Amino acid sequence: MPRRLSRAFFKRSVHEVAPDLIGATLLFGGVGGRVVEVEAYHHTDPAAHSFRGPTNRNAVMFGPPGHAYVYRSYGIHWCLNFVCEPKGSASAVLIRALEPCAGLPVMRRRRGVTAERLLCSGPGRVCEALAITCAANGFALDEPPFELFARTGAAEIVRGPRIGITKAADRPWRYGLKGSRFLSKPFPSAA
DNA sequence: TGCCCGATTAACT
DNA sequence: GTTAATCGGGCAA
Repeated sequence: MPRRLSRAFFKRSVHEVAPDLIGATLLFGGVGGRVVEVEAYHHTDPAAHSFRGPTNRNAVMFGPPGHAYVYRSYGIHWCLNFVCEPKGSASAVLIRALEPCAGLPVMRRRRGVTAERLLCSGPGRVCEALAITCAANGFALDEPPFELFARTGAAEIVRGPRIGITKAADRPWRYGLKGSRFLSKPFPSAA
């Protein structure tokens, strides 16, 4: 039986939490899968929403770790983040892709596609498949409807530049499960 | 108040 | 490869 992730799991640097999340299991209302891709956002990072200080939107990032920060992207999609580090450091990990494990029929209906590969490979897709919206903003990650389980066994982790941003785009703070078919984009081949 | 832009996706050519 | 969809934050006026 996998170990449940406690709130304390997130009370560390995003650069420790992010790779540790790869292979963990994320469920929302019983629907979800294994985390195969994340990105770290540190408050000193120009690409982070918290970089310019607290606002209505990013208020959760400035709160305690172990909570969900959900924001609207491009006016259309929702993106899910996990708040990390001691309270007030305003750093978070973006969940970019899952390997679907639980509730596949529900996810197919919500996404309007049947291909397993396309259900959760992308931050907007993850939220649509799991029905995560701003209503989940600020939810604790160790309480329903969230359920998080630690990775069992070892995982081969790859690292690379982040995707879809223009500021500090070269920081290699994207983490993925090596060889997974469910990544939103392939990582640059290991040199 | 108004304008520009973004941690995206899918449907085009 | 290109582009539309669509909303809230940040910045200028």
